[in-house]
Parts: sequence; C-alpha cells; structure tokens
Amino acid sequence: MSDENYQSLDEETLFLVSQTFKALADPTRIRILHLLFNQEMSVSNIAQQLDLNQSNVSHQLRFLKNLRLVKYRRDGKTIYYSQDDEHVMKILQQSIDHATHH
Amino acid sequence: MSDENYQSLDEETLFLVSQTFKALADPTRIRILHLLFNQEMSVSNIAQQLDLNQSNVSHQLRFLKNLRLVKYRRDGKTIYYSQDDEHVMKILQQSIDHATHH
DNA sequence: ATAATACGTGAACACATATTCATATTATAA
DNA sequence: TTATAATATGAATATGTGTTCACGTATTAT
Repeated sequence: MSDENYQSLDEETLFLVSQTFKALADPTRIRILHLLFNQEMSVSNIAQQLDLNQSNVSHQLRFLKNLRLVKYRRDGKTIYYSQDDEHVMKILQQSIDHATHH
Repeated sequence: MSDENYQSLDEETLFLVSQTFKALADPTRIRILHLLFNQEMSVSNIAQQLDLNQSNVSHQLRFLKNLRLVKYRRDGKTIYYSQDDEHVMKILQQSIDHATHH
C-alpha cells in the first residue's frame, strides 16, 4: 500500500478495538477469562478460586458482559458466567502461550 | 482439562500479557502502530499524519519501545521508528479487521 | 561558536480505572 | 413473612494514565 491511499482508522473501529484490548489489559480480568476458558463458573466460585472479593468480581464481569466477551445464565440464586467471544478468547490464549514460551 | 489440574497463571506471565494488551488499549498507540504496519516513519511525520504534538508521540513511542513493540534507527537528526513484534502486529491487524467487518 | 532542527524528558494536570465498603436486589427456604 | 444466600450496584478512594508545557539533548549547517 502506498502513502497516498493509506487507509486511516475510523473513530468507531478505533474505539471498539481499544475497548476490547482494554478488557484484556487488566490482570484480574485476564485471570477471570482464563478461568472461563473451557468451563462456566459462578460468581462466588470465581471469587474463591482467584481470592478476590465478590463485589470486585461482579464489577469486572459487568465490564466483560457489556463488551459481550462473557454471557451468563441463572440457576436459582446462582449465576453462571461463560465465555461469549471466540475470537477474543483465541487471542488471549495465543498471547498467554506466547508469553509463557519466552 | 479437569478442575483439579487447572493451571493458574504465574505472576510474570500475567504481567507480561497485561502490559502487552495495555499497549494496544489506547487509541493513540493503535493509530501509531497502524501507521507503522508496513513502513518506517519519523517522529515528526507520525505527529503530522495523526495531528498529534511531537511530545505526545515521543512519549507513546517510548512506551512502545520499552515493550519492544517498535524499534528505531537514527539518520542525522531524524529518528525513524518501525515495528518490532510480528506477533503483536498480527493480533492488532486481526482485531482491526474483526471490528471493521461488524 | 552559534543557530536551527529533530527528538526526548520531567513535571503537572485532568481524567480514567480498580478495588473496597456498605447496601440493594433477587431468589430460595423455613 | 422472615431469614438466608448469591449477586449487583453506587459511592468513595487510591492509584494509574494520557496529554500538554517547558525545557533539555543531540545533530547538522552556517
């Protein structure tokens, strides 16, 4: 591609991409998503596994849910969260592998 | 993988991964990296193309350089920056494509 | 040496964000 | 209805971050 027909990024794309990476830029959210890689899990179970308080986990899950990176289902009083974006989860897995083998 | 032998992330990996995504979590840095996708470019040229002041671009480039996402070469008074991490640039490109076709 | 050009750096500021605390909501059980 | 359990939410706070300003450093030209 030459300099003349360089395609700059539109605002909407820029915002969406940066928001998605922002979700992956925090250690707590990475740990949560990593837990959900091949299983669904309740809020309290996530909190227990990662030694975080419940409120913190709820806040982070809301963040991820707003970006449609996770989804949930209710069963009685318990709410189970699971992944909802294969592309992002694949990128996360790749990056963890890449960082580990270094 | 069962619950029992779930492999949790070590601190070092967690930090490295989150730092890398943090680099991609800011619109300005995304625009800079996008500019450098298939060409090297001087600091002032980047600033001009993206309508940013030179100091801002320098700060962001230092951030990216510390993470070894970009490298530079000097030619007289001018310093040319270019990409230095194929894996990250590939992830960025994929994510831009994914966001664009949506 | 002096001036001019390109880039880097530290401080300061405004703003965003992660976490905690207290409390509200929702659903089950007694 | 009352109590208990699971989760969500809003406020508060501490810390992090992006940008700008003023100035410093490095290189070239005169």
